[in-house]
Amino acid sequence: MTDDGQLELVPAGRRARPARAGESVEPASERPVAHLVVDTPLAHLDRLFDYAVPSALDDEVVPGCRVKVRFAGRLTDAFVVGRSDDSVHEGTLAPIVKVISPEPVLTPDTLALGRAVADRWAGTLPDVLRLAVPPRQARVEAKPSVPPSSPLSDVVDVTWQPWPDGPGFVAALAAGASPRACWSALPHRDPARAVAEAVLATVHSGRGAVVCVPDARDLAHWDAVFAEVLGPGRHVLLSAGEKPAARYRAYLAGARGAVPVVLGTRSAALAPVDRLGLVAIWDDGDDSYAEPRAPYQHAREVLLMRAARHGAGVLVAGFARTAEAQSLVASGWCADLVADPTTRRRAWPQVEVTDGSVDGGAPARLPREVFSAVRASEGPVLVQVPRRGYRTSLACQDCRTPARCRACEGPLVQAGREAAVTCRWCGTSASPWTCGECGSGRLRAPVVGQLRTAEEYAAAFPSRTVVTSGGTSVLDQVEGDDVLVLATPGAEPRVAGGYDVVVLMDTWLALGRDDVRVEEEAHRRWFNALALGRERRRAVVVGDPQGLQALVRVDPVGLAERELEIREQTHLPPVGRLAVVEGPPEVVAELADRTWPPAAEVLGPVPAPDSSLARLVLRVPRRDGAILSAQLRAVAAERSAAKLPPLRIRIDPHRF
DNA sequence: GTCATGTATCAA
DNA sequence: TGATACATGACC
Repeated sequence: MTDDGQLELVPAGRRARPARAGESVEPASERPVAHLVVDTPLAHLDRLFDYAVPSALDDEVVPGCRVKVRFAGRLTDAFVVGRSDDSVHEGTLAPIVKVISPEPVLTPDTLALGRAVADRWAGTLPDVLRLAVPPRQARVEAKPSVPPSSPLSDVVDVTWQPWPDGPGFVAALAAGASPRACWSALPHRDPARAVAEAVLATVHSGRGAVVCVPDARDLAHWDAVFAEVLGPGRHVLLSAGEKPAARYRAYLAGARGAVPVVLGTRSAALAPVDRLGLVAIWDDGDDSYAEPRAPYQHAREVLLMRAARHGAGVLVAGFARTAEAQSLVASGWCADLVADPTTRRRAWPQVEVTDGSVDGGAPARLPREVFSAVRASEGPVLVQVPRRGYRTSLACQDCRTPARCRACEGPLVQAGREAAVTCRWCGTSASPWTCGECGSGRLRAPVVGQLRTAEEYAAAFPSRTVVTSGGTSVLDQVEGDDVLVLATPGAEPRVAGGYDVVVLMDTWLALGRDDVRVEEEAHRRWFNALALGRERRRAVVVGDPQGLQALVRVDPVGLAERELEIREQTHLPPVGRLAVVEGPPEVVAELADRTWPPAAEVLGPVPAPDSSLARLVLRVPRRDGAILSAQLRAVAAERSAAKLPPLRIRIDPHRF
């Protein structure tokens, strides 16, 4: 076409900008308009932009592919989400500069999910897509994804036998139904195998599955079990730990629909899978499921959103149970997949609690019961020791109930010995403080003690091989009947056949942490450690028997029920919806005065720890969650349009 | 980053 | 009045 032809595209009354070199391009004859998600960090530009499809790129500009465009003067990456005949945009359309690759990496499902995730967590679509779609690897793309060729093995449910409703759950998946359940796993029945069996059943029904595990350590084990149960090539691994090429290869296999199962860490929750039939998550209380980058979404919630959108089955699994999982059971959305009490009691170790008294001939600082239990044991021993450096909160000196703010139930802190007691969320002063449970006026700040050194244990148990796991050196597996492992929570190594004795040291330290989820989080780590014990063997817990009933009875569901009640009373997630906004004090102060949903509680602002920023907490009933997120998105858009630095907005953060 | 548009400023 | 300069805001 001539230059005159180009000018005809310009609406009357507008002067055509002189075309830059190479910009004068003929538009495609069919559907010359492409709708794009442009990769910009600016919240007010979180919408689609239309560009002209040059005829030379006609074949390659397909929905889902990556392109380069000139956006606000600079070359920018973008995803094509569709093409059409015309645009609602008034002005001239800039052309797509080039197609990075015609590979449709952004599937329609991922686009819709990304939009929903951005909306719910008050973030932007490009932020989510940057997390969801791994960087391109041209070499990987050139090769076709290989679908599995081995015959699919028959549906099995052997691992599910101890759970009365387990085989039914698997059978329903195999039949193409979409059952939803929260599952209380038991020691000695490999959860990876049980989940793999559920996934196999799903694949039998012609559908796919997404399975999330907390970290790379779990991934290696689950990968091996999945390979065994599903057969070769039926699943791919997707985690940040994989090399870029492997990660992109796995992603493409899912996006192309070549492989039905994606297994991975939190980022896998966003991975494309064709005909989704099941989402599963193991140990959903692990905080590695909380994405540390904007928009700070949580893998469990993402998976639940996907299941709801696609009518897929759900398996929220763990030795422990979160209040979030329990709320799914309480609402009836998920079934409660538990073993009968007898089976449960038999599977877990026998838990005895000791107050930690050190008299009676035991070596210094080693509780007598621990000393005798380890001495009497004939197999591997696990000693879980709390990590140092917890930020601790105040509790009643007399009844040990955590001290909470009367106004908002937030944790109380005291800056110095003579300083006022204030709430860390809303800043309300609580001085003079009295305990709501027992009326005492005495506060205590739990003091974090020194970790017992490995040398002390080695001296106390000369016949043992003492090893440590935690911090920067985490052991995956240990061997030998004489091994004694000192591990921090979450770093416990596996041992073939399980530990003969499990010791949980100084449990009060974990309970003194300054966090809403102290009880849930501490119990999760204790249950996970107990699960490594041999069947019906011993566990010794050092702590106050009063607060450890759920642990003694190994009753994760009971604990979750109690925890959920507390969340109801305190309007915390999952019952309420919380937003935590951080920014410069004057900006946050202005936000506090805005009009929020009528039922909203505005807590703060208070100074954010370790920074000069201020923090505002907004708490609304769950039904107002979407409105709150939309309002916060509008605030973000307002600021980015005014070229102001972004605020940090987190919805239902796991910790803050 | 860059472009279009709006508003201020000044010489003719 | 019109040319020019500079600020603004949108970004296709």
